[in-house]
Amino acid sequence: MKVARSSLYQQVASDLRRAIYSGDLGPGAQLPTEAHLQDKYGVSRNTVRLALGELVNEGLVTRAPRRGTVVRDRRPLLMYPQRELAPQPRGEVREAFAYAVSQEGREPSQTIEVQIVSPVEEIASRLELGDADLAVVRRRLRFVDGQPYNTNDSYFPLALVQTSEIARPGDIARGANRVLEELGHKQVRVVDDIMARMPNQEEAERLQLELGTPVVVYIRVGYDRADTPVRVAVSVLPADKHLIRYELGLR
Amino acid sequence: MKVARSSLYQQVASDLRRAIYSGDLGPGAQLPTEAHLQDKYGVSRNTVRLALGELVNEGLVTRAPRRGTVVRDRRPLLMYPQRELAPQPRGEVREAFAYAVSQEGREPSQTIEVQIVSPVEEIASRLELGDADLAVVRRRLRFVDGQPYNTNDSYFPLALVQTSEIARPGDIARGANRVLEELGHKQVRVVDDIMARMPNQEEAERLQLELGTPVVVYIRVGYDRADTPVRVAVSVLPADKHLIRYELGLR
DNA sequence: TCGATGGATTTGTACCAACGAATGGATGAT
DNA sequence: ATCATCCATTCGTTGGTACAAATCCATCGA
Repeated sequence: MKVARSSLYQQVASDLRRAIYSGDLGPGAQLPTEAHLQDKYGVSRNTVRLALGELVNEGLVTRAPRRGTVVRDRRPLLMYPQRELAPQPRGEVREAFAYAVSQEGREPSQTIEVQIVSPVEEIASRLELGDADLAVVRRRLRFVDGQPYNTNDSYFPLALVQTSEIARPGDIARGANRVLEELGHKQVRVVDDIMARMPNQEEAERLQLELGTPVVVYIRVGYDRADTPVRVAVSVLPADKHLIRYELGLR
Repeated sequence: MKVARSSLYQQVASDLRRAIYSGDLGPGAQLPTEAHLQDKYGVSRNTVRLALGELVNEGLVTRAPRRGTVVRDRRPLLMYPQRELAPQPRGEVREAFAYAVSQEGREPSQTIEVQIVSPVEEIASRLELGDADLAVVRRRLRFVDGQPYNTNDSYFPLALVQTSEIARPGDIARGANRVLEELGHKQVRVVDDIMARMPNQEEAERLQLELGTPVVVYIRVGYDRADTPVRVAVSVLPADKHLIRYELGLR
């Protein structure tokens, strides 16, 4: 059943990959131990590990000592970036993330850290800030059922928000967007940039990512009626847990 | 300058990573050879290769015999999914992709393969087709300046399009959307799903992906005025070459 | 001058060996 | 019965060696 590929380890990887994609090895299923695979294919342990390493990098399996190599189960949670700007349901005082997650019967939580920073170029240019201008950043690490889920760092021009609760530590139950609104800078237009890449070390640790999990980087710039950028939100979303959905109507 | 990490190869990887992120090693820069790194860090070649393997998997570098290990340069091309549905500029007869690419002064091209298939469940359910219903699929592999760029497989209900040129092989200069329009099934609403993952073998080959490059999978379902799904487009976009942008106005 | 050839360099694949680290499960003590 | 401890198993890391494959570059020949 083997395919004649270029190298031994790729043959082994390819064989196992097929078993996974075909469903012979479903989520949670144990792969044979390294020793077993050595025997089965008549190759060295290094070669087996090279093959398994491929699967890990493709996000198909996880390894741990003694637990062995198991097929990963990845089902994303749906995310509607549009709804974050839409009015919340009547009487709903929580912000969009908490609301969306609890809608799915799961338990949202988050940590918040508020800082005043001199933003990096990428942020500064989107906020149309000068070199000397400062920004307030609210760094959030969000959890679902206690597991790290994503990060969301929102930047606001300091000049705009320094008197508001956005610049003060702590939760804003009704959401920062509503505070901006109260400050007379309601967002009327947003630009969303979406890209994907492999996470860096810091992201991998913070989000407890398994190897082979890419992240989607999601940057939203919000503009007020005067077309001034008032918020830049950078979200880092582990790809295995997120599905982003847009619904567009045409006029 | 080393950070005390858990293992030797991670120390080496971390060291090199920092050099890349800091810009000491810019795009195109050569990393030291494996032999040189062995000496420098006093570790075995296995360890050096493990470290370099990490960087490859993170999409930071590429390796080739004799050419050495070099820092990758990745700059994405901007993509506006919304514009594919907006009317093309006056007199523009090309479809959205060709137009967008040529706007950037680059040369678009594509191959097309048309088939009638029994779609897999994922497609069938989105097209609201029964088990026996067939679909026309137009599989496109797109190139920019001769390099593979992305794939776009568009599915149409056979019953809807079998008399039109959509079901026949070959290019449709004015785009399939216009043909749908002429058939009385103009799309008035679309739902876009966006997710990311590591590519499978087939995708990696077809798109000539370097190791460590995730793909963004982009699925658009288009609905006509009767809210019947008339088109499902599945795009596979190499993450290092694509940036997706949405612009949303609020009413 | 240009092209073919061949050697040297650098990464790719594969093997072996050894010990460390983590953990599931059995064993034993309370 | 419950909990702590220990052991065997399995993956993690690191060292070593050897040869293959690809390619740059210098040399040689037409």
